[in-house]
Amino acid sequence: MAKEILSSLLRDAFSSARAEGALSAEEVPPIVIEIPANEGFGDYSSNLAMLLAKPERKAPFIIAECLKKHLKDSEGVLREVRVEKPGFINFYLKPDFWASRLSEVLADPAAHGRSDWGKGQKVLLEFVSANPTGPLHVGHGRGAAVGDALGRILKASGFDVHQEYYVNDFGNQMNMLGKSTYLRYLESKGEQIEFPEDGYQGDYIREIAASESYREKVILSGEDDPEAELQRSVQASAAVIIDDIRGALEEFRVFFDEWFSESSLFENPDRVEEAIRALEGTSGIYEKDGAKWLNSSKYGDEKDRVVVREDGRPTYLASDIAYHHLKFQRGFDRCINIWGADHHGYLPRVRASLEMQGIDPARLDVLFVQFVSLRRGGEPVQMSTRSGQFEELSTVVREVGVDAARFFFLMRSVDSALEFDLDLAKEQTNENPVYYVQYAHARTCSLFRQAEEQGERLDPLTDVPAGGLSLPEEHALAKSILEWPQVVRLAAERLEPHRIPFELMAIAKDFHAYYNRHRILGQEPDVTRARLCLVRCIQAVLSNGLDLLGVSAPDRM
RNA sequence: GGGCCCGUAGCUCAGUUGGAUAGAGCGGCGGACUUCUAAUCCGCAGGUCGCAGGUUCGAAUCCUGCCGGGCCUGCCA
Repeated sequence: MAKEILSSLLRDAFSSARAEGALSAEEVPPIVIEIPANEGFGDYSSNLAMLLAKPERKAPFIIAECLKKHLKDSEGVLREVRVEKPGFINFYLKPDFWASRLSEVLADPAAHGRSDWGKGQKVLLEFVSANPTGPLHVGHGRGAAVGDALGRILKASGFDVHQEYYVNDFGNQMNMLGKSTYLRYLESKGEQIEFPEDGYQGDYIREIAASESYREKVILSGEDDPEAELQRSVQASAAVIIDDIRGALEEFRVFFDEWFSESSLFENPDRVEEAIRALEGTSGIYEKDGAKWLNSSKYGDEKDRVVVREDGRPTYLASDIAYHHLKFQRGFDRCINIWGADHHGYLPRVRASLEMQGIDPARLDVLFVQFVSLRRGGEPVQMSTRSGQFEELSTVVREVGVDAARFFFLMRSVDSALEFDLDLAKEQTNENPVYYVQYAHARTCSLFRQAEEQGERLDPLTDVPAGGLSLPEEHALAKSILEWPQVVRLAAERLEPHRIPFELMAIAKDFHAYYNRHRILGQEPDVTRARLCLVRCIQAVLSNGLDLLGVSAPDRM
């Protein structure tokens, strides 16, 4: 808001200076307006003069003075403009400016931070997609939180988002799953079994095998056909696990528009076969040693990859190629995947397959989420899907709560490995940043409850009384409030959800400090009213921001 | 060997794509509850931004080379 105004004023100043011959550069460099870290350098600041120094062949300070001279405050927002040391142009805004801009926010507080920046682009957001061979662990939880929050952020930014879970219900691992369960069932019957080393070891396998419904579905009375039983075991085991995954995600407040089954790719129109044939047509696939290879090295991959094995069975990559082609065939403008960092090597080959099809590989973005390491006390906890010792997402969520778990996962850049200490999270429950932010929100609600009891008319809280906001803290808060849409926009543009919690913590901090230092209620009528307007805006940011994270915003705590 | 990510306060991490005096939370120390919720606030301590060069008005940020840590490097999925 403010930045747009100031940059357009600067642009005009440049043109005006150029028209008079005071400046000569061909074009204006991209104008950057920043909020200086130090309040002594004004409300906003620009380095335009420094950027012009080279093309103008003049000292930045001189250029800055020149721009200042040609600056016309057509909007009437400036209190003062100063040129500082190397050549910064610092803007000091009139107090009325904040009031007038906050009034715009008050017109529709729930919409503050929403935009149509995405222009309704159709985005396929695929995340979690954990193999249905065991319960979700905390690593998947991080992906789930990041994906879901990103979905909310993109929707708020005007994208048409479709959230999808890709279910890898095909291939060897499914057979191994069914076999593992079946063997555990036989074992429970007292039979001697030899459990394979690459079988699934977890207790959940025994639980499924011991369940009533497993026996009903798999072990039909009177029959004794191990082969058929094994087949049914695959289906039954996978169904139980997928239900379990879905349940854990719902408990974590993560929902999908679609659960896309990998095996469905092989049905009716065999999408995998289609995709392979299409690539063969573009000579993206060639035969060697009896197998079919993707010519991905030609497109930046380290080497070529097998797509169809010697024995004719397609590899996982074949499914993935077909799946991603289909994504674009389904009409999505853009695809975003959230993958574990251990999958980073797969991107070049998938992108290669897109490029071979004439699809711009830039339309596929992949967010690589670094690992979560779980600690209990000082001890690292082993996490392996097959060891049976992993920590399940649902266990952690029940221990620390959905809000805290989500906030924790989202607080860090996905590029950083995350250390999650369960004992610490439990001990610190009352000190957790999420409570800090939630408490700030509850406080704003409490203020309005009090205000109402004191007979303050809140219904048309739309216009900030002139002169009601004069404190520096209030200007700082107003600045943050007006900056909020930019934060959401940046989070969406750069796919960085962690910006949201950081901004919320900063605003909560400023609000708590303001609240402790100044009374809102019981002041001069215009002052109280203006402050309530400010608080309403803060409340909107906190509430909207928490909503983007999928974290609750309680009215009282 | 090659690829991706990371290295910033005691710990966990931000740092607005190159800006001005380096930031938060937790932990530590010391203060503030007859007053709108103390799940809060105020103050103090704590740093060769892994190391060394380079680029320029200016570098935690960009380039190069090292050092250290994590993860990949299947005709598994």
